[in-house]
Amino acid sequence: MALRHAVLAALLDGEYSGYQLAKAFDAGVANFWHALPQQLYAELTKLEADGLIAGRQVIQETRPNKRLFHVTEEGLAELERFAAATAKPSFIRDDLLVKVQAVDRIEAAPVIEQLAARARTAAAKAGILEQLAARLRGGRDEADFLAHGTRLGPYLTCLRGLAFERETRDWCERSAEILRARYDGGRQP
Amino acid sequence: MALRHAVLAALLDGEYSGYQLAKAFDAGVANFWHALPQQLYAELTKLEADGLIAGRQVIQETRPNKRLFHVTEEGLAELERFAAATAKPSFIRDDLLVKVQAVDRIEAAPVIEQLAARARTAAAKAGILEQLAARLRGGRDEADFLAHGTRLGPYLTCLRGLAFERETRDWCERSAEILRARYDGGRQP
DNA sequence: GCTAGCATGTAATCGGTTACATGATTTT
DNA sequence: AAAATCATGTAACCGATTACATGCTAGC
Repeated sequence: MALRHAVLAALLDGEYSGYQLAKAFDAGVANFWHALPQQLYAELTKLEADGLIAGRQVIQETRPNKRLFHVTEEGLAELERFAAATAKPSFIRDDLLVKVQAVDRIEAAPVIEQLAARARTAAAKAGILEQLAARLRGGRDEADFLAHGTRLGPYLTCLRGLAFERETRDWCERSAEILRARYDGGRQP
Repeated sequence: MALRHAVLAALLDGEYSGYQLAKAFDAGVANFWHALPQQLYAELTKLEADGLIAGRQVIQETRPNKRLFHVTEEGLAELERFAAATAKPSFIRDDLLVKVQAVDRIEAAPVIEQLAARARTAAAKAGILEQLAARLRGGRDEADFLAHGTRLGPYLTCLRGLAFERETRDWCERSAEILRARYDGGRQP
């Protein structure tokens, strides 16, 4: 069970609708997990049926009605159990890496292009995460926040995402440059 | 189709049996993809049926017989097509991050322990990848290898893996320290 | 008038994980 | 004598992706 606990963790910071959660789990701002809207709606239904979250209907005049969810005590207990169990290792699985692995046996140009594109999206995500980190710190400097701030968790996962995106950007840029120097849009000899 | 192309890319460097591939795709040394033995045996069967790889039986006296596979021209063409198609973005999905996200609402001690454990495995993987990088360079210095070496692909994915593992180690160590300073094995106030 | 955003889902499929199964040889 | 290594699979299940579906409001 995977998404389940990610949703519980996301709901710790307040009430969210499926739609709001979907936005958070989508786009680069998903620091610690990723999921599509359909998955989230399904998972919210199951979590509510299991009593781990509870929802309340919010009637809106000008917008469709929505349901806002929060974690119940049972839900918190479930998170607690999950966090105490040993985590399974995580793996890299990335199409782009497969392409780079093969790059000197196939046409290099499209791979170089994709590396450049990935570098750009990683840089953009890094920018967003920098802003998120600043917002989470809320004016304090980092040392102060780490010593006295509430909710270190989201800040730490944000730092992780930030480091990851910067790393991705740097590696993509460097790799693209190296490959350009070797193959310059052409093919392997 | 995902694993398919990872297997093709892995087979570019020579002939491998399912068993040998499984070792490469398992353990930390899977620079660019991860898969379990069962998946690999199934995928090899399909790839052979589709004519993208070909295998030859090797009869062994003291060991069970095995089949060694290599990529066919059709297989290479398929990789080519795959590499030219735009890559889908990759996402972080890590149990440990979910736990850290929730850390100040639940018992911190087990999370800190798991961060420390993850730091250790990441450090170990980094060590293995450093050795792999040195082996791929084969005595030359990096600039020389990047300019004149064959098979840049595996080296670049290795560098990526190395940077990722170091990053993971550093983040885990730092986060564990920060959390220890705050909660020191105890619970959130 | 058209596009983007709010809000929520169902159904089919695919890819990955878990569990189970076998059997010989080499190393501890 | 026990454990690890070589070598190859089958079957059931679960989680994630893709495709499809609906309908109203705000802004360009």
